[in-house]
Amino acid sequence: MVEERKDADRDLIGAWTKRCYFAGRAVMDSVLRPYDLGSVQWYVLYQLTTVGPTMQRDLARLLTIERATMTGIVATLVRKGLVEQEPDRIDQRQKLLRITATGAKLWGELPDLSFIRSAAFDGIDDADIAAALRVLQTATERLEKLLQKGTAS
Amino acid sequence: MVEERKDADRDLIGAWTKRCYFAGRAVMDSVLRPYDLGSVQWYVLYQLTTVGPTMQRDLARLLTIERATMTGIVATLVRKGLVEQEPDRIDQRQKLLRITATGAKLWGELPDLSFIRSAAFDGIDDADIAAALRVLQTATERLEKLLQKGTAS
DNA sequence: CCAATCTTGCTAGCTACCTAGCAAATATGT
DNA sequence: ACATATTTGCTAGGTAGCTAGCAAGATTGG
Repeated sequence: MVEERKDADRDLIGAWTKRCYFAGRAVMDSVLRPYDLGSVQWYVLYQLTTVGPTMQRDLARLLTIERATMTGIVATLVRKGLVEQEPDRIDQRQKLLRITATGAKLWGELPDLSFIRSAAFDGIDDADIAAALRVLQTATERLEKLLQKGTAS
Repeated sequence: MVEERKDADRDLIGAWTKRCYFAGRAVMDSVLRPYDLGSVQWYVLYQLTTVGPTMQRDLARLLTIERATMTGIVATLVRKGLVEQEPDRIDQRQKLLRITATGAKLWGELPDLSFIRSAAFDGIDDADIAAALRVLQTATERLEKLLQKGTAS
């Protein structure tokens, strides 16, 4: 019956991975809602503030999202006047993203979000956290490899 | 420096949770694409096939998604002729969902998806899986509680 | 030097998640 | 009995992800 529990764990882990991801995003979204920002929009502002102007394609790679997804997020931020998008002088295909004065001002008003990570993980056993990370990384790596093979055919 | 790694783990785990969730869904989506089905549409058919006709609101609870999200998914399946939606005789607000003959036929043609779970988790240490599940459940529970408080205010 | 091939960002169209607010049906309290 | 919840599913509008296919710019190989 211990064997059964181990199988059950493997059934459950996918569902809890999803639920945990959405719970975290929901908290983040609810904090950002008064500022009319989504969670990925927040991350773009974070990058442009703390690291500086960044190529759009590099940002897509950092966030491991598709170029087409990035296009939409950048368009929203440009529409709101928080970010500027400018073709690179050398390579005209690439767009350089830069935070605007309005964007910098908004960033200054945003609350610190680190309490979310603390709320989720503080007090949990370090070894458990490390094990969870190993499981998630291994599973992700295998799934991404599987997807490549499937797409290549 | 071990302390630093422990902090770093807590920073990374959120990102990997997201990435793992999306990798799993991407594999599922790529297998279902030839059948013109999404992953949640698959789960609805699974439920209606293996358990039988189900109330729409119960299905939303099972999948822990909002009623409004369910509305859209059911509408898609009804449009494709795979699912029937019928008001309950006793409580006219509720809709009973039932698979159609077309839906049952399609279900019979679908490949078995259990290889995805195997690919992701087979061979990983049972204790690590159990630890990962503990971490995800604990974090989710805390985040959902945090959200309730935030929303209540 | 120019043809073929990448790379980048775009549009179009899809899935799947959310909140807010509505209308209809049911349940509850006095 | 009837006014007041509550529940259910809907619409409208927004975020965040995807694929497919295009056009323009950059790179590479003969």
